[in-house]
Amino acid sequence: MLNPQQSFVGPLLAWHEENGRHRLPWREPGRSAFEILIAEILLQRTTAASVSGAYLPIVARYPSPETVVAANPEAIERRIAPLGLAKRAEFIRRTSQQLVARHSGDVSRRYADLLELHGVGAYTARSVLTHAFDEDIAAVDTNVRRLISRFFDLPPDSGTLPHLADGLVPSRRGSDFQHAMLDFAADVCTARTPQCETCPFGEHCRSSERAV
DNA sequence: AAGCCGGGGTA
DNA sequence: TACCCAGGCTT
Repeated sequence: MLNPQQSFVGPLLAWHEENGRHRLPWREPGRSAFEILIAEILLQRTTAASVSGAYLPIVARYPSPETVVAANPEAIERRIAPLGLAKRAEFIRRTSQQLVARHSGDVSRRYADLLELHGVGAYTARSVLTHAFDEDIAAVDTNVRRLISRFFDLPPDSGTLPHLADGLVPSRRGSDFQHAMLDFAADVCTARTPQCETCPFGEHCRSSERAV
């Protein structure tokens, strides 16, 4: 009987190395914590494909919280509008104001500080910690929730999923592991018609015997 | 705990 | 047409 590191984490990282969405602009090396935070807000309930078209012009125009604070709020809103959930323009503006006022424009490494930012919840805060600060923690979104609940045959609304996901994170590879879960769930373990026939997990997935 | 936000892609 | 998308805020 394989442990989850052998049956889940290893194959998932291998799949990701070969098939991951490595070209997404917010994953490029050298992105600042603020640029990553902006990406995570734009990605809330919004597909990576949609955000990829709007991201570069936005961070080019607003590379720092200071530039957001100084900008015309309506100009920001116009750039967010094609993505839907236009209220996120205000999220970005208020969060930037908070960063300038409380942390002299720096994105804090403390989870509690991040959670206080307007528009930043558990998922977004954890994503910033993994991708910007290389913390060994997981961020459970709709994709990760679906993937983990299927693989371990747990109810999707189980409150243990975040803790379980944290325990799977390979040391110093939190960002890769997070991206691997997201990409795999988006491309293989999909919501409506998962590609179970070609799934690399095979029998290791505890939902493999069942119609998912 | 439930409601709400939203344009765009997909089956 | 219905469902889904790197959630979080408000009530």
